Amino acid sequence: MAVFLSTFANRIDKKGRVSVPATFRVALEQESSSGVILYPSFKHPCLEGCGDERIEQIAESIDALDAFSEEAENLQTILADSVRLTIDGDGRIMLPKDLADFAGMGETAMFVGLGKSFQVWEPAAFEAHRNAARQRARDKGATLRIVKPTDGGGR
Amino acid sequence: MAVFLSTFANRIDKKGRVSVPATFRVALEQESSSGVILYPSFKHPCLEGCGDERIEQIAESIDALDAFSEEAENLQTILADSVRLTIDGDGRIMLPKDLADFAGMGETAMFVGLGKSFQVWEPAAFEAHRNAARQRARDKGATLRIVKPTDGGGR
DNA sequence: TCAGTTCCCATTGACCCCCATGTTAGCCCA
DNA sequence: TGGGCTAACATGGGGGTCAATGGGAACTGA
Repeated sequence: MAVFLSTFANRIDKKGRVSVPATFRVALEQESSSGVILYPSFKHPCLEGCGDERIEQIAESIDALDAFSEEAENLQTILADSVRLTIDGDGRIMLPKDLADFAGMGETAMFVGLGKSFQVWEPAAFEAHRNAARQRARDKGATLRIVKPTDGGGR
Repeated sequence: MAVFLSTFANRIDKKGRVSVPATFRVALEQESSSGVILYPSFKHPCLEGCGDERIEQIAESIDALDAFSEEAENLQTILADSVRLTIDGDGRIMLPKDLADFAGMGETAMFVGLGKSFQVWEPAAFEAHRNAARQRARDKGATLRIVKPTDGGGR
């Protein structure tokens, strides 16, 4: 399975276009995603990104909740705020202005790989976030239990 | 599977016509829907919208309740108040005046994607609703258990 | 006849595709 | 090991296409 790894800083041009890192595009293609889904994060001033498969899972999961329940409504804002962006022939997307503003992005967008998904940050904000996360991990002595693959490891 | 994503603000012209967002039309076509179903929400001052497939699901779900129960009767009003609108050659629908009034819509309609269905709001009312939902999601630390795909992962 | 509605066409502007350029990193060969 | 070549990626700009929107004309039913 392909995962989103490392971080890349790409320029936002005058038209609002940004290159999606090549390795991220490969990961997206592997889940047969014809575009990118972006939505504002609940927790941080950044954008969450993923492919079609993941957003469809989210939609299914919300649908499994009681329709009209408050919980469903809260989560539906993810879908309402989501944008599906097509990747053009040069591997770029058009970053909508409201999303760029939400994350405070000016000329540069940082693509941050998170494994199954990724985030897009304004560079300085990400730097601060990364330092804080590292500090917490040091303080609390983060540990991780590796789970075994449930299937054959995916296609 | 196609999902309704993002929000779009479209103008209502003097004749009461509104463009259905192009991506919504694609989603409707994928469920081979011959039009759009709209009905007033019973929770909010907005309209609920969906395609044929979805309204059939709703009808079945209501049918599964005890006949003549109060709950069934309440929900049946959804079906009674529903309107089926045809999409014209330019991708527009004629918004009935009573529905527009119910949602307090003047010259702009906001189409809000919710995954399997969507809503139509008056812009300012939606803004308030969105902020409230986001705040609740943040406060309660909204989490979502992703349901595993039941089929082969779609298409 | 009149009002409401549907079809058709024109305009505008945003977005998408294509091409060109520069830069970096990897590779081959001496 | 170092130099040069090449391919892949990021970036900038121009033009074509499609979606949204407004208005007119034909059609239908009251």
